[in-house]
Amino acid sequence: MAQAAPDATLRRFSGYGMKRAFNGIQADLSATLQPFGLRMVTFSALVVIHDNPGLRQTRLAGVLAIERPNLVAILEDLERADLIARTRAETDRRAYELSVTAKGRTLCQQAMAAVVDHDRRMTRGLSADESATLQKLLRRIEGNGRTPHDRRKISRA
Amino acid sequence: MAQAAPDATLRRFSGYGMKRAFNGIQADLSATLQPFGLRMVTFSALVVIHDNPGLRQTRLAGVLAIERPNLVAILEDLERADLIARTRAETDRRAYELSVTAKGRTLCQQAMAAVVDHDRRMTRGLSADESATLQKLLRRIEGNGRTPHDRRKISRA
DNA sequence: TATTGTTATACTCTATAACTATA
DNA sequence: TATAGTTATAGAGTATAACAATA
Repeated sequence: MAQAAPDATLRRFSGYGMKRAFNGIQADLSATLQPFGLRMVTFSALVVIHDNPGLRQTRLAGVLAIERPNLVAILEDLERADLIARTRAETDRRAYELSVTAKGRTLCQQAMAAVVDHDRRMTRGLSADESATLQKLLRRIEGNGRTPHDRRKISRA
Repeated sequence: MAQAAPDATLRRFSGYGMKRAFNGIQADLSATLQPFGLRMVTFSALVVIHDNPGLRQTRLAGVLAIERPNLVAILEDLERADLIARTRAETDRRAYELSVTAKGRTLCQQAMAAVVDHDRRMTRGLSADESATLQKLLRRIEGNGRTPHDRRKISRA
């Protein structure tokens, strides 16, 4: 009989397995995106802007579940690399409408291909059905979680 | 027909769904552990030491997949709270053997109960079979990932 | 020489408060 | 007053190089 793994107790928790799995993904994804000058979060922003031209910053922050202040540096990154453009909204001069430049579109497509490849590596050994099941289960868990500002009380045992 | 979600493209990637789900778990788990004066990583360390008395620091770092230098502050946290003890190994005076104090054992059990509760909240809507499937799939993905120091090259598209 | 634990350090990610300019 | 974007800042988390003590 095999000796129990040293972290067997933690392995019973869904969060632990998820963190361990995500760490591996993150390392591979970061390495995948580096040749494109992108980080995980700049890639995500670029893709969402690509798919939703005219998007405003506050909305983008909401979609990606990041705080507005943190988005500023991200968009500066993308703008400095000439991948996106910010144009003042005509109807509301406080807001910017985000769009992808020609250069951004090209890079987005190339990076997408590399990330599709990355995702195939990460899900190696999983059937298409299993991958779909995984996504479905993760989505349900996401709905059960809380957002950082969520101050619901938790009773101490 | 419903409009596609703004992040529909990203939702196809397993890493994105995993990050979103884990964010929700992390926020809830941090709130769960706060009353015990524990963070995710100090809780993990406490549990592993509890289950593996006599463990050395280098080994613990390996088990939890964290860097040795980062473990130092974590163990100082636990030691200052009188939850663990470090005793010089008799056979190797460079090394410490880690163990849980009586106070640590009690807190570990209380925190465990709270985390079991937390995990039930997070997996609400999942059957026991589905939870097990999730763990199994995450474990396979973990094996496909890379470790941070892993410098394997990735071809650019 | 190699290993255990440590120090110092730096970089990323992320959360909050408060500001500005418009509305 | 409220909202869009911004600035400043602070706290985690985490990675690397280099050191002292011991093997």
